[in-house]
Amino acid sequence: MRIATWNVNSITARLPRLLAWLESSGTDVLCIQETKCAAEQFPYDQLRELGYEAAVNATGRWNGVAVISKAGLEDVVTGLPGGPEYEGVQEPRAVAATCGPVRVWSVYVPNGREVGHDHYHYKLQWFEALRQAVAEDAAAERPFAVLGDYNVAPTDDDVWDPTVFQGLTHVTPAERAALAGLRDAGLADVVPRPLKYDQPFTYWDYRELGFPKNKGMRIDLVYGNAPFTKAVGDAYVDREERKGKGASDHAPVVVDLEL
DNA sequence: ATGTCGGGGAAGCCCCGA
Repeated sequence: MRIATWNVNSITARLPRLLAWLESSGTDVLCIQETKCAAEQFPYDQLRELGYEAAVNATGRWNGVAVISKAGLEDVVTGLPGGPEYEGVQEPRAVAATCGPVRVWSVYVPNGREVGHDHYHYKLQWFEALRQAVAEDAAAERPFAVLGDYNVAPTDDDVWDPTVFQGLTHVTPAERAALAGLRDAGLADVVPRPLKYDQPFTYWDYRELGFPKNKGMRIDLVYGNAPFTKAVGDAYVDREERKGKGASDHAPVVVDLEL
C-alpha cells in the first residue's frame, strides 16, 4: 500500500498535476493540505473517475484538508475534537479516516506567523489538541499515522541554514516540544529518503530561487505508531513534483507500507 | 530554466497568507 502526504497549495490550481501524479505514482491514500477551496468546490468527480473517495474538511480560501483513498474510507472525523479557535473559528485543518488496514489524520498545523503572535499560541494549543485527539489510535494495534504539513522542522538538520531561522517560527523549542509530545504518545517520525542532496526537504519557498538553490525545509511529516512504522518498506520525498511550471511549493512525501 | 504564487474582492491592481 502506497500512502502519501502533500500540501498542494490550492487543489484547484494543482488539479492537473494532482491527477497526473496520482496515476503515475499509484498512490492508494493521499493526505492533502491547503485545498484552498470550499467543500462544495472540491473536485470529487475528477477524483472518483480515478477511483478515489474523499473525506474533506474545507471552508473556503484558506487552509482546507482532505484524505483521498481508493482503499476504503470509513469512520471520518472532521476537525480536532475540542480543537482551539482562531479569531472565533475552528479553521479547517484536520480530517481523519480509516482506509482499509490503516487509519490516518491529514493535518495542516497552523503556521504561527511570528513567535509570540496570537497565531503562534494558537499553533501550540492546536498541537495539544492534536496530541489528545490521537492518543487512543496511537496506542492501538492498528497501523496509524498523522500525516501532513506540521509547519515545524524537527531538528536543525531539517532546515537549509539554521542561522537564518534564529528567532523564527518552525524551529522554536516550544514547537519542537509539541512534536516530542506526539512521540511520547507513541508516534515516531518516519524520515523519508531525499532523492537528491543529503537532506529530505519537503518545502522550498517560491521566492528567491528556493528550489534551485535547495534552500528547503522538512516540515511535511509522517508520524506513525509502532504497527505503522514496522510496516514501512520505503519512504521518500518526490522532489520531481516540485519542478517546473505549476508546482506546489511542497513536494509529496511517499510511504510504502507492507500491508 | 527557474529571482513567487494563489485566492479573492474589486476592478484591470491590491491585499493577505505562506
